Amino acid sequence: MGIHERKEREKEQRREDILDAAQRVFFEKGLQSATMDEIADTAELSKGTLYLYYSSKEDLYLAVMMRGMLILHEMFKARISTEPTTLQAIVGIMDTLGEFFHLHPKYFRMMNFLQNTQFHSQISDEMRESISRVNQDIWNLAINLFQRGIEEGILASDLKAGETAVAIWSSATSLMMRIDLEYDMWKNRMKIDLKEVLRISNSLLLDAILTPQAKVTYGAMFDQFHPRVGSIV
Amino acid sequence: MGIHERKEREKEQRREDILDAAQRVFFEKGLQSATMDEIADTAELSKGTLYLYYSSKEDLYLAVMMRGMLILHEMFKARISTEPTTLQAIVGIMDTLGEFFHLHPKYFRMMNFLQNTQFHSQISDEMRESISRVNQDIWNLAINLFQRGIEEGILASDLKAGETAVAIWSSATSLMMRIDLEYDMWKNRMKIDLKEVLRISNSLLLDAILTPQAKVTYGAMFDQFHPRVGSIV
Amino acid sequence: MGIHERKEREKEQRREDILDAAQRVFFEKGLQSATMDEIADTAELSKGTLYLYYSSKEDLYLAVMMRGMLILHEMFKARISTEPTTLQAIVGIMDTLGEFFHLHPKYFRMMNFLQNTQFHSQISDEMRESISRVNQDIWNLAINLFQRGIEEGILASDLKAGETAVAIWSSATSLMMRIDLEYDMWKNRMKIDLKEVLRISNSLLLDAILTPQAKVTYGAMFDQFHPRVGSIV
Amino acid sequence: MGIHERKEREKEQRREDILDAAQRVFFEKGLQSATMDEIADTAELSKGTLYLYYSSKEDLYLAVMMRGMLILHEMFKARISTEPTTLQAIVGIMDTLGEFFHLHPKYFRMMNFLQNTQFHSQISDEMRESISRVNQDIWNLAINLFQRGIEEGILASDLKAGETAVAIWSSATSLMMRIDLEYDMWKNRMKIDLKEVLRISNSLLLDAILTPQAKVTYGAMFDQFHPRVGSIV
DNA sequence: AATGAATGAGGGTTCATTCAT
DNA sequence: AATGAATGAACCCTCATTCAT
Repeated sequence: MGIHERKEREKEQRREDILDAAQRVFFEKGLQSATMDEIADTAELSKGTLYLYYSSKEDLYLAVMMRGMLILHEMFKARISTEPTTLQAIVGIMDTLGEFFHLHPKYFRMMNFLQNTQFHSQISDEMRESISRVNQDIWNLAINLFQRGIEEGILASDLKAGETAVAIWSSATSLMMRIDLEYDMWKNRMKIDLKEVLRISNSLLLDAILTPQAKVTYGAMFDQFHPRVGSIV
Repeated sequence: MGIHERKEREKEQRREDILDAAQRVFFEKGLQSATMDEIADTAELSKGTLYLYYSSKEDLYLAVMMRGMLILHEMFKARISTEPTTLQAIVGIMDTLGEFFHLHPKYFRMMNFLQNTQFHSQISDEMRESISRVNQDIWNLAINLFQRGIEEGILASDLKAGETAVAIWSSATSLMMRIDLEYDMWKNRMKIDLKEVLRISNSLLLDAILTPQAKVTYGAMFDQFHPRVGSIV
Repeated sequence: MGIHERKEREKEQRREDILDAAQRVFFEKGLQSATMDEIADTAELSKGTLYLYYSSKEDLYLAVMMRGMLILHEMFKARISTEPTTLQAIVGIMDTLGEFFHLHPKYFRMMNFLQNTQFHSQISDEMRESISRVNQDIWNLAINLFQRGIEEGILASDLKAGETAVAIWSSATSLMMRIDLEYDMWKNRMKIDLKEVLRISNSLLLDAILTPQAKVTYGAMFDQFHPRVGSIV
Repeated sequence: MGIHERKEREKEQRREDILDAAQRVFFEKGLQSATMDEIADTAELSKGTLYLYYSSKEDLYLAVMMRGMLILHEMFKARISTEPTTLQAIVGIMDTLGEFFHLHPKYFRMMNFLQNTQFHSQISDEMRESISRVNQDIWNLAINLFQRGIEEGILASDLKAGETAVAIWSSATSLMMRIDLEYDMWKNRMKIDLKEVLRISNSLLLDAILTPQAKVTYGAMFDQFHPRVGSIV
């Protein structure tokens, strides 16, 4: 049985090795330009072996992306559990999203690139299921937090938790994508600093959803970290 | 010279014909799945001829996209010049963006898809230049309007026109993209109506940037059209 | 030695198990579309084990086919030993061939498919030898029977037993193959019923090889079963 | 217009060149082992060009096979129109089939190999249609001839033209296939000369279908060419 | 004896682009 | 100006077989 476990570990390790290689290639080339040949070369394995562990190029891509999603999930959970108050938690996960983008821009790009892509071959059901579940988990984290905010009177009572969360999330991620791809262009051509835009956007939205009471109660604290919201250095 | 001019006109006409064909194909298939063969067939021209007028598939794609940008530009100009007040103009262009998405979803998709794609071949300098110029024009329209709003005391004095415009624009377009691609998924899986999210997002941001004075002054009018902001049905 | 024998029995059993699995897969998929993976899965054994018992995919295929040959051999022997007269035996084995096709169409197909295939890898000598021997046995059965028919004055004296047997056999099997693969096509497109063609063909050939004397002597009996020759329902 | 015609001719010529190359490769390797790479090399063209003229490997294979069918069709037509009597024509096409096999064994093999193969990709409708039409034409030739024979009292009145034709055709082709693939084996192992079997088979069947009257009327002539039926040396 | 992970050599097909006419 | 035939570089995936354990 020791043998069996060791085998199991090695197999898992091999899966990880392949994923490492795929990640390197996808990070550099993107889904389309990456080739299974290059991934195999990078992994120092034969192409056939890749297909022993992942059913298709797309599956492999999603498996890499999944790593990013799990990281983000962990970061969210950690931040939420750390912040002492709901308000701080709300501001905290907005900040955490920026932090994730800052620390893992490639994962961030993969996760957002996904939107516009139609995959050719069938993605394995396990993978689809996994992605879906983690996605759900992340959203639930955010939505529940916002719900708590509403119930605690921190967020305007006429807000809906889910809708508000999506609005804020979309706004922030779309700006991060722009930062990722167009930062210099905006800086040079329009004299606009997209990172500042992100901070502004976050501030505006936060300002719009917080109750007056919340702003008063948490006044000092709010002023203190407000500038940091969405900071991505 | 009559001859020369006729030739010139015919040439321009041919460019348009090709663009019409490309548009039909790109609208239906997207950049990747569209083939030059199909575009040539649709245009009832030879593949070689396509390359006489456009230097690459990507160039052709961008030329089609440019049409969308010009339409949006016109819609913006028309709306701004129509609205009697600056405040109405500001709300108006936010509304116009939604209208554009509603009327020309395919152009909208192309314009936003662009972001995530790395083009293989070199895009011709002319095309890059054209795109850039129209893009600039559109942004200037919005930024100038916002600047006017700030100067007139309609928008908070500590706002920067460009940054604010980008924040609002990004927020709105990112939600429209989601509506375009994921509306049903959010509706079914999360019970969230993205169109409502868009309305909410617009309202929140508008609420956050308008001065109290503006809200009072334009109270009645504001209440009236406010709900329509971002309407895209 | 009890141990040795048990081991021997188990080994033989394992060979049969593998063959069962291979048969199921080959029956369903054919030689080309069948994969060793699927056979291994079906046998609930590892792929490597397959190669411990059979040297190649082709060998495995032939081993399955061999089962069909053995069945046919048994059916022939049984029929010949059952029929009271040589004439009845001759008609009997023609009928038995049709019966075999009816009862074991998959074996039949495998046996005849063989002809048109060039095998890639080397077939093991044992297999080649086995096939050859059974094949020989079957043919000897038929040829001896026909020889007896000639000697008894049932078949025309100028016939050669082997040649006649091959002629009849080929004719019948080729029509059965057509029935197997093209029955509907002939029925629909040419309004020709291949099963009737088979009956006709058998009748014609039988009519051509029997001596007038045989026809008279065995008149009543002949009339009786003649219509059944080649019947495959 | 001279230009157009020349182009047309060249295009047709290119189609033929490709077909020549494909024929050489398919003749040598068979459908499965042949590769598009090798065909392209043989044709001294790029692989892509092959697909400009033929939609798939299978289509190419069938186009080569079609050549054989057309040759056989012509040989049949020529023979039938040449023979002075219906009886001679009937014997003639049986002989012609043997001749075709002798002159074009590779085409013969391709045509018969077809039976056992299921094609993967879709065959172009044109090709399927062409094959079907020529096939039909050939069969009609034979069936009409047999029908004429029945009406003229040369063939037994209780025969059906189509059924009889198929019986004779199947019998002959199956033996030719054996000759093609197993001649030496039968010669060495069973001391049976398959070519003689073919002659015998033809004789037996002919004997069985001709009316007594036909045998008398055409006695001398019949005796003369009878031995030649099916000669394939 | 049995495993099952690893191999690696293809193989058919697509398509943007070119260029001689 | 227009053609359209030709190119050729890729690319994903399969699978019989091997071999260390």
